[in-house]
Amino acid sequence: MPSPTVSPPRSAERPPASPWAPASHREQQREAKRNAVLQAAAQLFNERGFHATSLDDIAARLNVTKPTLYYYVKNKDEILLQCVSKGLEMMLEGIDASRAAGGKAIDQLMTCMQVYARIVTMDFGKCLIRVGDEQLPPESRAELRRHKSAIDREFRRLVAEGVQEGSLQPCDPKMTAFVIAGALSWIGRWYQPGGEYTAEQVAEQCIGTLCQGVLRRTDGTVATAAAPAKRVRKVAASPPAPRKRA
Amino acid sequence: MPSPTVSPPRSAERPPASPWAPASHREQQREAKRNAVLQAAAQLFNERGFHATSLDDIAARLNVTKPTLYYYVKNKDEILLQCVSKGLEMMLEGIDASRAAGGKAIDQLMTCMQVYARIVTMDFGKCLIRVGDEQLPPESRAELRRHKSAIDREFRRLVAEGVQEGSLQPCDPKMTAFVIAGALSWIGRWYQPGGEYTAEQVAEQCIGTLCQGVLRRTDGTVATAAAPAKRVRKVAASPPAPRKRA
DNA sequence: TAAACTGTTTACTCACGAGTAGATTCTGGA
DNA sequence: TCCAGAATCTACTCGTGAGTAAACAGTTTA
Repeated sequence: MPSPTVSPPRSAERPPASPWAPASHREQQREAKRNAVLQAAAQLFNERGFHATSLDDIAARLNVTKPTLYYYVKNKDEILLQCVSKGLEMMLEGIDASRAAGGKAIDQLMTCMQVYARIVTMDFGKCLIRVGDEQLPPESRAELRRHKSAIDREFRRLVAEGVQEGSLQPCDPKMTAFVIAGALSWIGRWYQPGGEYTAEQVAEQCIGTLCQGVLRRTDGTVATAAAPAKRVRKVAASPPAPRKRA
Repeated sequence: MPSPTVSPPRSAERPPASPWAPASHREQQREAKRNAVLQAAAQLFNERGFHATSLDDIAARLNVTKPTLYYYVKNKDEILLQCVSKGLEMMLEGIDASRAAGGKAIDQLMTCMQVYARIVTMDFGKCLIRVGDEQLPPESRAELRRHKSAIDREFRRLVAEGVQEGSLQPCDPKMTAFVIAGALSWIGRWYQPGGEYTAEQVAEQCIGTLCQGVLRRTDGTVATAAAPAKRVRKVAASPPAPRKRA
């Protein structure tokens, strides 16, 4: 990769549009507006479903008209794909971060669960789990599925390792991963910000229940590894910084 | 209400169409066909989503043409409503049965979980949890939500009682009910008959994980009340017999 | 065998929503 | 102050899918 040269003279014959040149105000604006389109779309998709949301609906929410949307996105399918991708992006980032942080499998698993629970309460995360991938055209759908199953694989791997290292109950990692994903995804179905609990509290309680199980134990023992509520380095909160990956 | 008279002569002037008269062959046929319509619709809704499924699709799967469907149902919304209602019907029936069976709260809860897990693997059950209620017209939606929250309430009640009687971990029943419903509903999202496990095995494993939790316990103790796998009287398997309820 | 009803089809209507062409307004530089 | 490009709008096209009218075929009853 060529090292960034000194910032090029602003008034070059052809503005070089180099990626290293500071993004112009225009470009920033454009990007911000594009994001607003996606955000509004994600919200509406979550409220009404993909097919039940028209581009006019989205445009109306942004106080513009339909053709304006086409200035920022290619078509409706692309909007959905982008929304879902943003959700995935956050997930993958959080998972990568938790892996990078290292530690025992169980610790990484806890972090992943926190990340997962947090993201499904956000617009793009909700979109990811609410809007079925069957809505997408075949190619995008295949890509989406690949990414989703990457997440699933990571959960299974962590569960399997957790069992190995003795911190998790012996189990079928596949099933356990599904139980975890199910319980946490469900949050995105009922959680409304401004309710009885904050998103963090919900995450903590759900994860706690998943870890401890619902049955009362005869003795006073609680459980092995670091309690569920163990605060983890806040990771992948919201704005998905560009990440490279195959 | 007039008491049922002796079964009326088959060749009365006006065939009385009394509900006590044995259903004619025609009526049976008609009912069977209507059910086939709903079943096919449910399957397609689950595969493609409600809006992405056209009435022509449904008709094609049944080897008839669209107008034929209108001979059996009022419109597309009604189809969805009926599918979802059938799913709800099964749920409510199962729950009623488990309550009627009596016993400790934890036993009833186990039964309910089994019923729930079983039903979400079936066409109408899947429909209930996959197809968002936001697709329905306001009135039906409200009714649907009422019924759904009745199920939720029952789960919360059982959890609360279970805590009372000491068989469940102290917890917020609302949250725990959500975790249970989430993990079990999720089954309906990934389970495909003919896979590695049967629906029963899946249910058993998931319920087991929910009960015991994923964390390994330091001592050998397992848990209090009757193990998760405890076979319960098979209840509300499939065909929802007509049930009366407000 | 005719009348009456049941079930199914062909051949439409009509609304709605995705997507586009081309005109128009706004804005940042020279 | 003017211009070029950016951004947005008005006014369309066109396909699809819900729902319907009316004809036709099949079956039962008199």
